[in-house]
Amino acid sequence: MRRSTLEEVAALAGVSKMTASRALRGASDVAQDTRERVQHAAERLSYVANRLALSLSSQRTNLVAVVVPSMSNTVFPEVLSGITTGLEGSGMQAVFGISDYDADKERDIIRDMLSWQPAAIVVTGLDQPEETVRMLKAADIPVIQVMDLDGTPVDFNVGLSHGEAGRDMAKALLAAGRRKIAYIGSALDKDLRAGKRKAAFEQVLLAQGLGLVSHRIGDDFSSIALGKRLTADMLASRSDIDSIYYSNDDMAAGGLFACMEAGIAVPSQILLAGFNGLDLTDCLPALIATSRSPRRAMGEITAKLITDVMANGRVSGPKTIAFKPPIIGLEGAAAGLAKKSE
Amino acid sequence: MRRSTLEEVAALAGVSKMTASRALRGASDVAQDTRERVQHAAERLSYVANRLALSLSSQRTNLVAVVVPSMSNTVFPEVLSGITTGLEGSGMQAVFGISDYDADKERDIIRDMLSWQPAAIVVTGLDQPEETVRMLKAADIPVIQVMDLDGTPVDFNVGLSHGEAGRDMAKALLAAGRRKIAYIGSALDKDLRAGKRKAAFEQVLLAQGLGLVSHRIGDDFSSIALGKRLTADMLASRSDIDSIYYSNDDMAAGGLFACMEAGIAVPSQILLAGFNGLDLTDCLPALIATSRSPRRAMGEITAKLITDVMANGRVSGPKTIAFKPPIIGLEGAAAGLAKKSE
DNA sequence: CGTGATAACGGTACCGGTATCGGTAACATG
DNA sequence: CATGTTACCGATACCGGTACCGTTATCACG
Repeated sequence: MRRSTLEEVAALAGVSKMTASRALRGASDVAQDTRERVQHAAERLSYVANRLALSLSSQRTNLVAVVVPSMSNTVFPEVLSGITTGLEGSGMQAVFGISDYDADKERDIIRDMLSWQPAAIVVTGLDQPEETVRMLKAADIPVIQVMDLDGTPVDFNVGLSHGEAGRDMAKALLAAGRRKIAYIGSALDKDLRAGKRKAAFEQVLLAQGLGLVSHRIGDDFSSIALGKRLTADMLASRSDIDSIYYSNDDMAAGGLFACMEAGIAVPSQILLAGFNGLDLTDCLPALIATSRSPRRAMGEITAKLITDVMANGRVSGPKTIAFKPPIIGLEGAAAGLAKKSE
Repeated sequence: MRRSTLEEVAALAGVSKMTASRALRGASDVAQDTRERVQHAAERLSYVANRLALSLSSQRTNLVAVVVPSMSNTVFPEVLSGITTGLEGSGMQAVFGISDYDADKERDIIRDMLSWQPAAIVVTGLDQPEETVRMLKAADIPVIQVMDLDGTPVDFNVGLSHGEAGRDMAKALLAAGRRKIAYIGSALDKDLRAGKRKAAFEQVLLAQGLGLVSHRIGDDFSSIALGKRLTADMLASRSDIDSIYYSNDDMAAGGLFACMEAGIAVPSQILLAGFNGLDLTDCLPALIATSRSPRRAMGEITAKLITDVMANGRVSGPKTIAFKPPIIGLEGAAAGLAKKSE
């Protein structure tokens, strides 16, 4: 039982390959009963067209390549989910690759993806090394860089400014009266966007003559467990901290659990701030500040951009779509803050 | 600036297509300096081979198709992550599709995936309708059904018995002295595996002459927020419950947060039980019982199975690989339970 | 009845690679 | 010097579809 080909379908229906092809694609120039004969034959052989041949011949594919750094955080799966739903009904199919926050791996995956001649490619962030950028440009297809905004896009760009997010959060914490501010993060050399948030965050503090009073960087990728561990460690070493900025919400949630175990009141005693605005954050037993990033929306907008370009050849709107994540979870911590964080 | 072809590379290197092909693939029968000339030419044109042509010609692909129901839960991304890392270095590339727990969508995605002539296909669960199974069989490639074990596999099967997991948890709760047991779940008609756990769970209770004292099924997919909401609702309606079994850990975590808000002690007053053994569960401020499912391991084993079959043509071991998730988080709740849950 | 239009279908040339076989040059061998 | 061997390389035929153009039959019309 081998895969059947169009030729076999055609033979069974008593027509030529070409007629069978036309019949199955629902093209015109085929008599009604011929079409039915062909369709019937295809069904009997449970014929599935060979997309390799199809795409090679027609010089186009329905593939959208998407490269993300990780799957262990809910953030990227959500973006992917947004892309797939946004692509639905367009006949396009998203295929994903994981780079593990590794630039070399990313280059290899992108090369591999491009070899499938996708109709468009989506990559995370704007910080690809020159070689990767060259490949992307040489591919001669729409390139959409997502999540980040701080940098020079190759082509399209959908994201938010992590620098701005870091600055906003710093201002928000200051506005909430916090001065003894600490930072807890993970593998910043890998997660460049978290690094951008931190750098901008610190910069605002410095402008106020302040610095981070304490500082922990994990050696592992971000997780709730890591956030909890590093926070417990920090709390054990000093007691004057009044707020902690985390690389993201997972870490911050872990921080909250550490505070609860240590009997520290959140947010009154220590204010915790993260990034993303996860479902989890909303449900926690204490208020945590966070910047709510529109993950699904970014995915869906990206998909819409792609279907637009495919349909019209050109895109109508701008090539860069910027989101501004609102800061939430500071309601009780400081009155009058809403205006500023808006 | 169009995509360059092998022919152009060959022309630039002053050799034939065939020689260029051999040189780039690192095959023998190519002189050292010729190889270098070709490689140099390929670099200058930033040549990327066309996998469509490659695969069509060689009649094989490096694609492993993977279809999962969702990305909004961390579970499936973890499995995917496991598959990709397991495939690393094998030259295989995983491509993912999301079915949204919809059998028709799943069929369409599988059909689409198969049209790319993948080397193997991984699908979630064993409950595909007949038509889908026919397609899978007709594809004539290794089919691996993952996550579940309760049913008849098409070919390979890597997973765990959700019936057993449900039964084990029921026994564990009973052994912990709980009798007023409730259930909270979400969209069971879609998530068949959660349904299996619940059915088996209830069956054990019934065998003891017990039934669920309360019962909530959400109309949305599982999430922390949904678990919290349904639990709060349940707690408001009755006060005699001593344990709640949730469809999974997300829901259970939400349940814990609801209990904390209601001032209910967990696990002493109400014991909460979930399924999966997420990172999150380990960090929560109270002990939650759960069955730790080996998501990454299942993914990696699946990948290993595939690379094995590809390498040897035949697989050495059995066609079904069963995992048994241990129950954790009951340490304090009942002494002497460890033996039973082992 | 010749002509042209139209509908339905088939033939052929690709798409960009690889498999396969064969050819040529250089060198060793008897 | 004829012959065999070895190392390289090229020509050709695919892989399974689609694009494009050509062909045939049928029918309306002047």
